[in-house]
Amino acid sequence: MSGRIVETEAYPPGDSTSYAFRGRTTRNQAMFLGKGFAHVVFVYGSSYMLNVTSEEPGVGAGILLRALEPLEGIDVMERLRKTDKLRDLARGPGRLAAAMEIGPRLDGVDLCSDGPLWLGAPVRRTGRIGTSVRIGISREVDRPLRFFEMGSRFVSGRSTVS
DNA sequence: AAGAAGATTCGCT
DNA sequence: GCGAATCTTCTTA
Repeated sequence: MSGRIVETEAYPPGDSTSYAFRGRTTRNQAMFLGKGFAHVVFVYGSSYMLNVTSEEPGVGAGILLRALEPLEGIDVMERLRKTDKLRDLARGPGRLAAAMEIGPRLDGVDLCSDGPLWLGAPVRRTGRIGTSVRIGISREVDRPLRFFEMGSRFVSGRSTVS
């Protein structure tokens, strides 16, 4: 399975909404591995989400992948997500993880080398990138740390700049 | 020890 | 649009 990343959110060092904010725990330890690793976290008792770590080893930070434009393995994603609506397969962080069968076994995987999950090169030119506040948080609400491909129908939430 | 909130999703109105 | 489901973590008693 593969997809284009069309929406992300940053959770930088020192951000009080980051799972890494209060220091290393079993749940967030992968966020401290260094750049380019997977951090898989279980939220709301029902969903997994995928972060890409983004700082030096020992510093907890990550980029949340919020939405994909499905490219390959769409039939597999449809089975995993129990829907055949292309637009809904990976629109939202929990859906993205479910569509790609991303679970706790992938926590800590190096996304920049061979393995079960990795980051590849762009398959086509990226569109204009919009910026907005992050979705679903109640603190640090004014930080413009959400980024999305403008005009993409695979983006979750509002596709407007704020 | 108990309660509330949370980087969500789904089903119903 | 709204509330429930569901569980881990943090806060308060």
